[in-house]
Amino acid sequence: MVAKSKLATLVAQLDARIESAALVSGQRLVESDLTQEFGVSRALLREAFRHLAAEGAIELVPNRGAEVRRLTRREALELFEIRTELEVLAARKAVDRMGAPGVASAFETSVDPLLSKAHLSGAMEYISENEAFHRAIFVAAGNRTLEDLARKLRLSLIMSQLQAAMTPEVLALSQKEHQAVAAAIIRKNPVEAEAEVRQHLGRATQFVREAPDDMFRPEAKSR
Amino acid sequence: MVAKSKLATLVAQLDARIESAALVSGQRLVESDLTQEFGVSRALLREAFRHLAAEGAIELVPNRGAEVRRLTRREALELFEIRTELEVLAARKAVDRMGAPGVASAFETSVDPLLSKAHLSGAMEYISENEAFHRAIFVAAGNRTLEDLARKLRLSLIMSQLQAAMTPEVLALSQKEHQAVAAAIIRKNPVEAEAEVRQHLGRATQFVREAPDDMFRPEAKSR
DNA sequence: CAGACAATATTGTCTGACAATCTTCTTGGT
DNA sequence: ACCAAGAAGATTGTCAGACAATATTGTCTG
Repeated sequence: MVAKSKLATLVAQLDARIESAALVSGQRLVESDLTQEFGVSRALLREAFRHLAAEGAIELVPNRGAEVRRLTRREALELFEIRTELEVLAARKAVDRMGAPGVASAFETSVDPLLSKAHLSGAMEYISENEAFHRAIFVAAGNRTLEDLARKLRLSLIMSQLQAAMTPEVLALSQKEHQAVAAAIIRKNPVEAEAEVRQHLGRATQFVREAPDDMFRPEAKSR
Repeated sequence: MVAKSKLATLVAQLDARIESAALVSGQRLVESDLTQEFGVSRALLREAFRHLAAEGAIELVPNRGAEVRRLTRREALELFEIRTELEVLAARKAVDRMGAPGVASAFETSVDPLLSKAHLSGAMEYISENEAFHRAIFVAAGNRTLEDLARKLRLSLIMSQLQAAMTPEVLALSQKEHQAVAAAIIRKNPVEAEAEVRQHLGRATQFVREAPDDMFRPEAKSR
């Protein structure tokens, strides 16, 4: 269990970098630089790229290599639209499963520390807590395929792209909405849970709609 | 525009094979065989594998290579659950967009030939028409991210896995449901459209539930 | 016939190379 | 000065071959 394959290790390293925003959104990843830095062969690095591309963390442009993925406003909105439905589904299923042994307590355990915090130190912290909160819902839903899919949708990618636009007020409001979602789920009220999820993601969608143009990749040609 | 990269070509070739079920579900894909057959290098083949794995067509098992993906019953049911919500979303959006110029006619054009056919010659034909029908809905919905996602969910994969269990009656019923879905969308009735989609996919889900055990990959350890 | 060991097949990863393509810099003309 | 065309450089695309790591298969022993 300890020894991961080299590939897995490399993927994890790269992923960590991207998550931590050490790499700016849109930044180009040059193969020769990275092979040297991580001490791996180019072949392996390229496999890692494919992995990350599949997960939606980076984008592979032919003859230009890999770059940290950057969404257009349109893509971001499309993603939110999808994510909303998936999250509603997850919330409904989570409510259903609150009766099953261990599920409720596991959910509360993972969600509590995130929601009790008095206030967040900044956007960075919010992003990782937000990620953890939403993941907890998908885990509680007990549909692994759904969980995987949600991960691939990479909400956090959008968030870190819009990081600069997030004010303390927005963060506080968002956290309040999280509390409302969690409460409805724990209360086993599917109708309220759905409503709260839609409320939360609806507001987030509005946030995306109002964010300034220069936080998005410019819209390009079709395909 | 004509010259695809070698990688894209290779991926397309492999994909076609898998779709056409020339490769049996669960069959192993040996690198050395395929490099020879397609006359490409191993490196390229491996890149193609990653591509296909990302699309959900094959599975990459460490130290065992690639094989045509085979779902457990659980995974198949999870997939249907997700797919249902996404398709409901797509149908609703398609209804919304029926007013937009060209959308309605494009939808009818792609759907008509599929639904008018008197009866289907077999499961094979059904699978490809089914795929085309569902794709048409996602296209009409006008959310590209959603369209991509639906493709990655690979409904057709499940279908071809269950191919042997599909009787002519099932096919006929399914086609009737398709007609109902299409009609509701064209009629711009979002409520009916949603109901018909749920009806259709609900029945398909039931079909999965009742299919014999040996059509699925046996349930394995967690992860 | 079960289990242990050897032989073989297959994948994991590396090195190095050259071709194809994109980017940037230089140069000549107006 | 400015812009287009072309040359030079950087970077990725693809290949070939090699060896190590691991899985699969075959064989032998008790």
